[in-house]
Amino acid sequence: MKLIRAQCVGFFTLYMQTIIPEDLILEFGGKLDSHKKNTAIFDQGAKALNYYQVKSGEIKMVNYSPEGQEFIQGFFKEGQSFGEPPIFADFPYPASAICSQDSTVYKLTKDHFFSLLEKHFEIHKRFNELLSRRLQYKGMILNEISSHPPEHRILTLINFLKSSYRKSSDEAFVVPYTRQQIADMTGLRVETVIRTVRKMEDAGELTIQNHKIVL
Amino acid sequence: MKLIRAQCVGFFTLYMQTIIPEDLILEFGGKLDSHKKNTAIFDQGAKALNYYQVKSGEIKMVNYSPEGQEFIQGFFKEGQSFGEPPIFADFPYPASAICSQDSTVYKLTKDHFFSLLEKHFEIHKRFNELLSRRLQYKGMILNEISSHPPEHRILTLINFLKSSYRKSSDEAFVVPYTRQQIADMTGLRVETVIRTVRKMEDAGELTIQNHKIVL
DNA sequence: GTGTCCTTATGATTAAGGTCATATAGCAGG
DNA sequence: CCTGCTATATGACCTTAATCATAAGGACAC
Repeated sequence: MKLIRAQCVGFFTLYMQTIIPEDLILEFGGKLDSHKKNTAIFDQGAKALNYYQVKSGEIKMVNYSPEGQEFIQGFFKEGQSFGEPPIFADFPYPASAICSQDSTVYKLTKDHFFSLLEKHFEIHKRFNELLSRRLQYKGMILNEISSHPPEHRILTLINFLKSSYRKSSDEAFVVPYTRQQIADMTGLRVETVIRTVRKMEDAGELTIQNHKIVL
Repeated sequence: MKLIRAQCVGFFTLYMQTIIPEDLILEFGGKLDSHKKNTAIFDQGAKALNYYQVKSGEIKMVNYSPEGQEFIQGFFKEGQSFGEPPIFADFPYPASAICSQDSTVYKLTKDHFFSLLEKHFEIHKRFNELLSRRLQYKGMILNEISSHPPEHRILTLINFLKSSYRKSSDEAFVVPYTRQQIADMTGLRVETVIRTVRKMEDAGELTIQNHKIVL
């Protein structure tokens, strides 16, 4: 049986439910745009003017160091919004939004977004929850990167990802990211992730099925 | 002239304004508790039952690794709230709240907190902004820890702290944290912070005035 | 005043992960 | 069916910050 990448399955947790229903976005003047893989939707340092929500594809929020080193703040998929904190608190984008796949993305001007929130309290409330969960994720990774060795970091990340997908916890989870992406999310190098994952397989902490990490 | 620690000055940015006015907290059934230095207000892993807001003193949100290594997620002072994300998104506390000074803290049950929010939209909205700023901070530190050397991390942290205090940017900023605390916020060891800060003084990037870091 | 603890300070040594080099397998597109 | 490109893989070497040790200055409690 061929393995199917988890990201293709389409089961999402509450966290990953569509944050604003599509018809509502359109009703308030939203537009749907197509973006090619590896193009930017906005760049770090730019002024935040719009609300964005993914219809299809995958967006990564990323920081680039002068030496070309990449740090991935997060991935955003179908139904998820991204780049709202700079709108809520009025600061420039602290990272760039890059399409890691061909994607279609709803775009709503800041003004229209706020009037939508004003009329839909339950959605406004959902953003509180959403931001809180992102803080949970970032705090977790922060703690991992600052105090734990590669093996622990990777395992914590994978377990968090696994629990973010609505599969029964005993079902196998096929990690939908490459070694490089895991490295860029955990502050490690590809080689370290590759080596560590092999070691973890030997230790029986996970399995590798035709190169994909399964837990 | 004797230097005064910035935290004693009492000037705060928007970010640091009192989030819920004290009379409103009391009106909705809030209680004020005193806590001795180094005692815990809640522990990592516990269920989130209350809203907390500092009246005086200083609280740190902290993770402890099994090896005793400490990572400080943030400091919270007069007027600031802490520990809300687990209330908004319903998950256990991801870190412990420890008094780094003798403190007095308002406490409001989750239910009362939500009914307060329901009746005061403008405060509800402020939490959106607050959470967004915390994400900004965490994202920044995350990027620093994952991709930048000690010198850069420390400078970025200090500059962020400086801009968080409402002083004219040309005025000298006396960093209100010890080398140990800076280490615990940036994922470094005390010795590394001490050495790096000395080097930075030599390089003219900051000054040290009777052991305090001034920028 | 004095003892204790915290903070700053500095040197020597070490280990962990980064860097560099190189190779192969898999997949995507013409 | 090739041709590239990306992802995985592995070894050798090196750099950086952690670790360990030690000391002195300052703050505070008794």
